Amino acid sequence: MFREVSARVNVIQLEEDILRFWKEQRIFEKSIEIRKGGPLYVFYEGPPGANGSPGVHHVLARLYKDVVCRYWTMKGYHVPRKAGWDTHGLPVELDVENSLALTSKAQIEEYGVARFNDHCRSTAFKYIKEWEAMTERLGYWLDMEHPYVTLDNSYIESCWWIVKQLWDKGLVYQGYKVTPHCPRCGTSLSSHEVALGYEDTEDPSVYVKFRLDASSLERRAECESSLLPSSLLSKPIFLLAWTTTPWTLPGNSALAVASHAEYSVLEGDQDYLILATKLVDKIGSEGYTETAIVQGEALVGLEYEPLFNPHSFGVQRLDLPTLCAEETIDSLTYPVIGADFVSLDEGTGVVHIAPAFGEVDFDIGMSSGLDFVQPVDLEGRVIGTYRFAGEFVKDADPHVLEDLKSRGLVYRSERITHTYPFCWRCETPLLYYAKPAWYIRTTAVKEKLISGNSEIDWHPDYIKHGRFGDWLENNVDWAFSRERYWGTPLNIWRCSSCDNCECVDSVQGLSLQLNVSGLTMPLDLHRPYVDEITFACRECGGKMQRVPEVIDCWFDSGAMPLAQWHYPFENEDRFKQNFPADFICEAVDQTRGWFYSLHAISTLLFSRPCFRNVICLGHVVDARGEKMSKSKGNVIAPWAVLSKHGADALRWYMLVSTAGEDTHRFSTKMLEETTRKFLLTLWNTYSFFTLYANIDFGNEVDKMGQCLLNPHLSEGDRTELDQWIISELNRLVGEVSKSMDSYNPTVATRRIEGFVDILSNWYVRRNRRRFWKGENDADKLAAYSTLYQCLVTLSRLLSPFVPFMAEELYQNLTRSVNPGARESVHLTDFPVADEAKIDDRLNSDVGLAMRISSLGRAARAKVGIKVRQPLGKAVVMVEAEAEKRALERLAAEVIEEINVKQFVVLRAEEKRGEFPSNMPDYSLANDARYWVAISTELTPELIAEGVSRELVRHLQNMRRNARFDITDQIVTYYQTEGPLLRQVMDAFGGYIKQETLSHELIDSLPPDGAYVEKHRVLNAEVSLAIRRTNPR
RNA sequence: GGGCCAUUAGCUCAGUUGGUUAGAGCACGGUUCUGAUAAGACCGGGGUCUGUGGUUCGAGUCCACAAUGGCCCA
Repeated sequence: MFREVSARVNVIQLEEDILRFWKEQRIFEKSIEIRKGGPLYVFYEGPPGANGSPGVHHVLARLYKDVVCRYWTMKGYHVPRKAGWDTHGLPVELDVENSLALTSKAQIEEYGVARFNDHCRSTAFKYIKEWEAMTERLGYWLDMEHPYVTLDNSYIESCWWIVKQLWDKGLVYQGYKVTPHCPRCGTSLSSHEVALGYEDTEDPSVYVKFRLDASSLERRAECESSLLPSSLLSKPIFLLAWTTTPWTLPGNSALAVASHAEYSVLEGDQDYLILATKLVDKIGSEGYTETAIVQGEALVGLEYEPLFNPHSFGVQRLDLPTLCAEETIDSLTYPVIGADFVSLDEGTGVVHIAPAFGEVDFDIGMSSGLDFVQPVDLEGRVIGTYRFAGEFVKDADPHVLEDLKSRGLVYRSERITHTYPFCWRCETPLLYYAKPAWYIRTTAVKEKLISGNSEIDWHPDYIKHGRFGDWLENNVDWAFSRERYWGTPLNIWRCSSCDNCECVDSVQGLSLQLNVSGLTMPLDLHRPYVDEITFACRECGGKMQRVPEVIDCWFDSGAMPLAQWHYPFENEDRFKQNFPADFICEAVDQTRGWFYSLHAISTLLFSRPCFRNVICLGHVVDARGEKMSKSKGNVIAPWAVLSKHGADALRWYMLVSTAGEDTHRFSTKMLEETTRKFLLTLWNTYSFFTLYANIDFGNEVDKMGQCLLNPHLSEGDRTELDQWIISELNRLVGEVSKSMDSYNPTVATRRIEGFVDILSNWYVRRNRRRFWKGENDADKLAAYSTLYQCLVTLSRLLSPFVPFMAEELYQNLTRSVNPGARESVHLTDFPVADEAKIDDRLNSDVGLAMRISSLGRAARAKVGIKVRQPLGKAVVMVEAEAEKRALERLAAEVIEEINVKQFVVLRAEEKRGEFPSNMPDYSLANDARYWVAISTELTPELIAEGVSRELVRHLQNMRRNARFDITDQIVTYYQTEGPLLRQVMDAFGGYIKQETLSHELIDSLPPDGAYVEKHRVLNAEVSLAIRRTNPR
């Protein structure tokens, strides 16, 4: 006997019981062990940081990872799932800074790096219990007992080894990186921090004149005379550039123009001005007249005189990209270059370039070999011997302007309001500042990065050539050092005497150095302990000290394919077996994060991509489409949802409602709706089945198993609808497999939802009678075995998506009758479609019967005749002969659905004269293809039959109201004044008795204790009473 | 400022290679069916498929531009 299934399900209790079962029986571990002989399917867990509480937006990626891994496991693959935790980086440091009320690097160092990092170490796991609990309750199967942790010495050592490999290949170098820098805090800010601090502010808006060098014009005139009119040589010519940061002008070393734009040459009394034609009107040109128009191209290659020759003010001029000091030149000139970023919407179309003060400027400085001039120190003060030297840059602005005005180099000067980033901690304006940083030369393998990407299957596919492909096309070297404390220390030691640098690949590598000191046990490879390790320089014998930086935490996570195994120091074969990954999955913001760091490290080391398939998920936002954030207070804690609605409801809702890559709107209301629509419908179908199966098979477990597992059915015992639902089932299995093979759980779950709908609302509804009829014949057995097969197949099909519900179905429907079955549904194989059972024609035929039934009901509704009331005839008009034949075969179904006695199908060309399109006794309904006409004529016989059905309905409701059991036998009493009703009782007594399980219909007063209701039928009062006759 | 994605009913979403009258669910109003169902069926109101051009015999679908929103990067 099946365990009784209540129509009202307590999902929370059910899921908790199942969690306990999985844990006690170690089902997850078994699901991996039993697949050990199978092909390996490699999954990499992108490590979350556990320094914050998990939100419902963290559930999505965990869910998708789980679904895919469970699916491939059931397909026979061996899918180990090692957990991982990301423990380093700025988020942890900021958390600790806040809790210790530290606001600058100076304060951290004063507090002590050792104590600071101790706090970081514990903060990194602040919410790990919550993460683990959420993971388990969600049903995300992951080996959390053996996670990789980025702060472990072994993990760090693997990172060191990787850096050393790159170092040996000449791919690590020290260069300059332009970063947003807070001059007060003395530190760079991450882009995330910068985003916190944008504010409107008022700044100077200055149009500055740069004098073109006459000799470069002459040279140009000689070889390409036509480009600039030679008459211009009579007066000085100025290029007009715009800036809001005059203090950057001493760092200027180029002007950029748009090659394809037109530039106007304006003539004034004293001079000529050149600026973009499009912007002349906007800026104003009083006192000047246009004398010529030239292409930007013609300006490229000209040279101009700097506003401030750095050599005159004691400032160095460095060459890019080598950063070597250039010789002192008194008659210095800088070039005009072409650049595609020059805006023609604001400014002058001539852009002032200062490589020391802007990322774009620096990049173009590197690629064009410009000069690098840095006239400002890290505290934001102007250096050198300028008139404004020693001032803070913002304070220097007016003095720079005065200086230029006195030399007649300012065309116009005003003030504007615009947004500018400020330090979110101290509100000091940020300076974009080129600072030394360590780089990995990823550009050296750019082509490999791109060709490797072509081997990766992206889901959705447009990321491949879009967001990720573009990112690779625009690859720049990876600045992977951070001037911070809590991270993998950069394993480069530098000689304090001769600047010789050495990269050390391991702890052993350190111990083998000369005169090592500071390598003390217990070993902690973090700062500040690692900073104390020194050794002798092999070049000069000087003292080798570690450089102060730590490594970008994205490097940590990108190193996980190796570092999770402590490769190459241990586990060589495990690493090799588990590389590359078959599957990874994270949200879309990881394209430039983890997806890139994995791909880059793998390409740099092994010249091959790191993963074959990647799902790139959209973000989870609230019900109104707004991003979840602590400040808005709209973050939904997963725990609240899990403990109220259960994991399956949350899982199904997230999978089915929105395609993975789209933005997921999270609404509890929609979650509840999805639950009602799908999980409860499925549950009730399951409950229906067990209810009747228990009635029919009682305690005969053997017989039940026999009947359901190996039904003795001969050809023809299965009805057309049985064959249809089996055909739909197999089609479903095929579609779900196909969707999952292409990493699309949303399509898979939507298909399943569609199947459960037709299973419940067409198959079961149309076949109910076969389950509750008296005799146990082959027809009944066919119905049972068909529905059983659907439910049992569904349990396996559903198990990657809703593992709890699937387990419940499996345990009760399969395990109970088949003790030899596997212990859990998650140890079974994924169903395989039986193609031979798929009958596309039958599927569409039944679909047609459904459609015609709908139209029939619509035709009845038009004239207000209840479906309960039988009618004489329905005439249907279809277009194709095949449709006609299909409907004739399925006529019995349609006849019952629309309750008519006679059913005629015509093809369009047969309709003449026969189709009752305008007859008053018919009601019509149609859609684009089909017409249905229903006879509305009511004969006394039809009316009487309708009344009998109404009486049955009343009696059934009474049985329910009286809380009788489905199988209870009764006696029915009735009293009525209407002779018609008495006739109905006589004529349809047999039918009424059969439907209501009545032994007798007695025309008399009911005995005491009978359940009584009065109803009006056919305008007559009828008193009905029922009494149970079987003992309880 | 650049890139990617989205925009279809009040809300959440489908809509295959361009082809009859653009579909579901929720919500609302009405009717109905039912001894599995918190469900189902039928009718109704509710759509200039974001806008403007273009390609085509024909565009929700293809192309261009624009607007709005989201994300990533400046």
